[in-house]
Amino acid sequence: MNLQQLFPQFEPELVSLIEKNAVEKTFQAGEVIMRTGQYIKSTVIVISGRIKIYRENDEGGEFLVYYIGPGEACAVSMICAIQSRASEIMAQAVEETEVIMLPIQLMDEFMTKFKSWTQFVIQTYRSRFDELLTVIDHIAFRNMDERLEFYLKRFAGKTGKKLLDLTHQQIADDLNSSREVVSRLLKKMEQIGKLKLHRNAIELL
Amino acid sequence: MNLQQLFPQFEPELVSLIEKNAVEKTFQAGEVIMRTGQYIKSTVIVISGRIKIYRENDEGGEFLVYYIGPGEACAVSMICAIQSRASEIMAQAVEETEVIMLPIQLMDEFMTKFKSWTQFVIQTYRSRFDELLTVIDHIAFRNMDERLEFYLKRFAGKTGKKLLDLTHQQIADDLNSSREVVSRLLKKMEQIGKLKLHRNAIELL
DNA sequence: TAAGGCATGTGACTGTTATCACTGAGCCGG
DNA sequence: CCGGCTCAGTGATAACAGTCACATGCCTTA
Repeated sequence: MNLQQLFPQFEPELVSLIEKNAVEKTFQAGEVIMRTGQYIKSTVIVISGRIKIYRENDEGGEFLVYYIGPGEACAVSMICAIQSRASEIMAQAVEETEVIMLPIQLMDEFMTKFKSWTQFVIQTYRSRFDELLTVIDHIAFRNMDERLEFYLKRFAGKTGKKLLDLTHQQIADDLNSSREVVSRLLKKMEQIGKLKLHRNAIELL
Repeated sequence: MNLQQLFPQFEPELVSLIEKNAVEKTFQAGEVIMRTGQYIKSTVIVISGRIKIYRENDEGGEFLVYYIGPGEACAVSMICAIQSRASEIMAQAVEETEVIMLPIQLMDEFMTKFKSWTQFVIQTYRSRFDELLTVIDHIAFRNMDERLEFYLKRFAGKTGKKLLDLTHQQIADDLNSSREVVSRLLKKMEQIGKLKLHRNAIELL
């Protein structure tokens, strides 16, 4: 782990303070990092890998909100940590993911001492806020076909690959829909030449 | 307008700097304050009255995101102002509303000088972030009847009155639904004794 | 290579919401 | 008090998405 490299804008002193105090932790693919109702006492920052943030409702429905990648922090964990409130979302490692966890007191302390840290916190809120607005836009105005297309593009964008390792069931879960609906829509998209379907994978064209 | 009273946590020096530099403005009920695609150069803070923040799509659909009341700032305007980017939302005065508009440079300057200002900015992001998550929850998991009930309660909560001055059409717009649907659901709620319908108004029981 | 498991395909049906068309009820100005 | 306006109520129908039931097909592993 090279923190300074991941966060070139941080003062060296801040980096060494983080290195000294933060807890490193590695999660396996599929492992749940944070769950609804759990109290959060630390801010989570991703070093490598990827985390997905999603909501879960009482009836077992899921809904993907967004992903967090290297160099990004979990805005929800910041909010919950500071207000010492139960989290209202789930966080799960999508692949093997290395994170550092920063106790809440440190977060406050850094904020008063390091301008770069304050900037980082604000920037984190900002970009997540934007993503939330986009998500709202999609579920409020778009039909399933458009949402599916957006979902696939976003997934492709994060991984940078054209071949997406996804089952229809996974997609359905993320969109809070059902497998059959996703299957049918994907088939339609295949017919109009937008993609090609494989077992356990989807190839964007 | 008494700024210090509305923001007791602000240092007197900060308050006087705001008073000296900010532009005061009053909007009439229904007046649009910010529209999609417009470039924002100032942060908006509400002194009195109420603003609604909503999204609009190409086909004329609307979707209410949340309200902003006295002592609250528009998180979207902060984000857009700082990134000098076009706003992606609409803001409209619900009633006669007095606001102050703070040029972006000042916002940055205050951030470096006044801790209370930084706290205020972060707190603004935080509470709005939370509201966005709640909104996502509702459109992702809830049916129209539950969303309608939530909408009415939120409206009542903001105004503090049991008699809501609302037409079915207004509600339908805010929920991105249609008047007929709202009418039917309201009728059902009236039948089970949750409310009483009047012309141009709804009385919660 | 047979068996079982998981991923996918598909038809039939249901429920919710949107849309259309029309009616009626309250309100306001001339 | 009449005409016109806005707001509200209601039935019929359509579109979209979710559910159920079952078929098919591919892959693993014993």
